[in-house]
Amino acid sequence: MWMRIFWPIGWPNYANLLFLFPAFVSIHRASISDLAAQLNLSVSTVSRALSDHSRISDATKKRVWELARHLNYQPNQLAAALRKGRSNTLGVVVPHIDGQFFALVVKGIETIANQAGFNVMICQSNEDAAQEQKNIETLLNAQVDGILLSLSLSTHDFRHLEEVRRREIPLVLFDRVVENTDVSAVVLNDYQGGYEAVSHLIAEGCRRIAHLGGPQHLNICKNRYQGYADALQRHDLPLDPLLLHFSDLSIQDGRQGMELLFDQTPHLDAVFSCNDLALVGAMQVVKRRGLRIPQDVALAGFSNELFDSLTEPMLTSVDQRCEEMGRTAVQMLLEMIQEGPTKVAPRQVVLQPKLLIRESSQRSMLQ
Amino acid sequence: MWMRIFWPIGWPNYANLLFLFPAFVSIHRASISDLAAQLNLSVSTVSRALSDHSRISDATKKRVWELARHLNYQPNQLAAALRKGRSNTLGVVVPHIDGQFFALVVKGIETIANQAGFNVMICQSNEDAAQEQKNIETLLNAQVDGILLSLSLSTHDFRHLEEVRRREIPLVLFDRVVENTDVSAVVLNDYQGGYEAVSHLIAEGCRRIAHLGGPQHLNICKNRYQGYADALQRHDLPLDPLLLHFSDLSIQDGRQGMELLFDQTPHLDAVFSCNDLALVGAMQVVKRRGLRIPQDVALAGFSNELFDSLTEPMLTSVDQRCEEMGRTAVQMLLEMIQEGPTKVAPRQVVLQPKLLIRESSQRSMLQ
DNA sequence: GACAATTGCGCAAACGTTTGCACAATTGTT
DNA sequence: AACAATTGTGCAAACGTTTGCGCAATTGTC
Repeated sequence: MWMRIFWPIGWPNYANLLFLFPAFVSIHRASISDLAAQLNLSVSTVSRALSDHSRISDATKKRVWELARHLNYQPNQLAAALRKGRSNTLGVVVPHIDGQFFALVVKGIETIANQAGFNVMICQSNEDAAQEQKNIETLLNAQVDGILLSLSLSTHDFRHLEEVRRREIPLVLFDRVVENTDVSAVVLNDYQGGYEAVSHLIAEGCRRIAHLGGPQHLNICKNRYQGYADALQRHDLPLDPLLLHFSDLSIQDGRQGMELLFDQTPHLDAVFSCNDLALVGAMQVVKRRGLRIPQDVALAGFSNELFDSLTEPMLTSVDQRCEEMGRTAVQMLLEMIQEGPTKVAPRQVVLQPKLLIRESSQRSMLQ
Repeated sequence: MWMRIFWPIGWPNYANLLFLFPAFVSIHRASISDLAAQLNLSVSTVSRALSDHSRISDATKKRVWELARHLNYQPNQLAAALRKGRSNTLGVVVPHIDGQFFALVVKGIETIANQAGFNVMICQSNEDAAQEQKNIETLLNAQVDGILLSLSLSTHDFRHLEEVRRREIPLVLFDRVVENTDVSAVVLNDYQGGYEAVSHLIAEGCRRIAHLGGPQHLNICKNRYQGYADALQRHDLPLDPLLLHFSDLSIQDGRQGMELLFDQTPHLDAVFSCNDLALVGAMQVVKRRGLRIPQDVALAGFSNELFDSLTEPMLTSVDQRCEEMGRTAVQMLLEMIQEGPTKVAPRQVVLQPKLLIRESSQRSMLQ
């Protein structure tokens, strides 16, 4: 047995006492028709008054707003969404949120989205293509107004993206993207990052620089590798296959890779890793072999993870402008949502990386 | 100008080609009434068939399912939510998601929630009470079916929780909770964790054990401190105020705290920190002073952060059963949602911590 | 063969908004 | 004074489901 109680304006507001009787009284959330009934207005007028429509008199608006405040009226977003065909919700798919990078990107996304009055639904693909596809479906079913996506390691085909396009849901990729496509995206200049990091190692006197690379179908890994290769070439150093090792870049992968590289090329004098996790693995191996960092082997990585300043020595790394990436990605998405899906020409924003030089690569200062 | 095109069963399915003409054709998502029209059934019958209602004949069900598959019918969750008064969405509020702990809890939550067919909306309070309140409002407005909450550092009053109760939205707190209340919660036995860590330090021969503590209005910090204090007492060691330092436990706080403690009590021989971030700060100061870890000063912390195994020495820490916490919290919430908000008696689940002993505290092996 | 129970389906209302259209009252224009 | 434009409001349909109730046809029971 439920009671719905009208609470005329002017009566004292006991609402905050009602939690004392949770078992007896259920507060029915005031709806527009409640307001309308109490004010002797029609639902449509109230609705328009609430949205500050120009054809409603100031007097009426005032009455409506007052009662709305008094009854603590909160619009039913679901109803509005159903009617308008827009849910005011954005969907985000990231490979994972442990680890500094995506956590910060998500923070940037949330900040801006909330400011713009949007809710955010976050999904993790756990680096799994199938899960990523499921995530996308979930978001589409939840009727999100737009989707932000960073691809999982194992994503090779992009049919789920076609589905998004078919439904005309705005989509912005970030960081790990599909290249050469007309989907909007915001990425880091990974090539530049790799190039700068390796040039720095060369400037510090390194000549045999190994590379721990990631899956080459991922734009970020490919471009970082390309930056590595070009930096070598630019400084007339050979690109030696024996100095290369590709993996999924876990810490364990880093350890294994480093062992292998040492076996192949005992006299290497630096490592540039595609991420910091693998770099830490490599660091452990270097230490275990009794070599000094950076004197014998200099190290540089990518991502500027939190732990980079906590290891010994502290690790040189390329910063990825995480929050900025999140913010610009969501801004692009909001623009697409407002302008209509087909109005905005797809564009790619490229952010500039920033090399953070720390102990693990600063040889020159020691000699 | 929109076209809605019926696509009779049996016709070839060109849907995946349509993305070629995004400008001309907009695929109207098939709705129940589309199915009904094509099958010469009523909407209600189709609806019931889709949900496998017992009063619908198998033959009809089969026809419906087939066409649904063929048209790639996806139910409109918003409409269903509106009608049923349930959105199939859960809300989560965490202080932040950078850092291992909450990221893993969230992962646990997502896994279970998705399995149960629920969407998840994640909000960050950024350790700010006002933001936390806003988050709760946002979630309530989005009509979530239940809320999972871990309090921010600066949350002192709990009126926003009363609002949740008033609306009869199931609520489960986790980790950082309001104690002595009838709200369901799942927490770690922080007391036990503190007690074990400090007992371990004592067993390793430490006698003047300092404590880096957090805000004492937070249950977790208070209990960890209590565990520390009781372990000392149990082993007949004095509780010396000069060995205590309380802060917000940032890495910077850890550094400052450690400096202060050293100034007050130069001959301390161990530190138990309420979290690992502050412990790392402390570690840096210990090293800077030229003292050996663990021989001169042993270290133990709380949270088992990723970087604990990457520092040198590796840090002893109490593991918090992150994913398990997320999973049980969301399970409790789902139960409350299914059974009805007032049916389930509030209960508190306490998880047992696990002390992970690493180099930073293993004195006995060295001597 | 009369009646009850079961099976299979449709009607229509409801959830809480938004919005095109209509209409009356007021104001402005000549 | 006649007409147009503007202002303020209401009616009703629509968004896509779910669900209580009703009704006919079928099946089962004695």
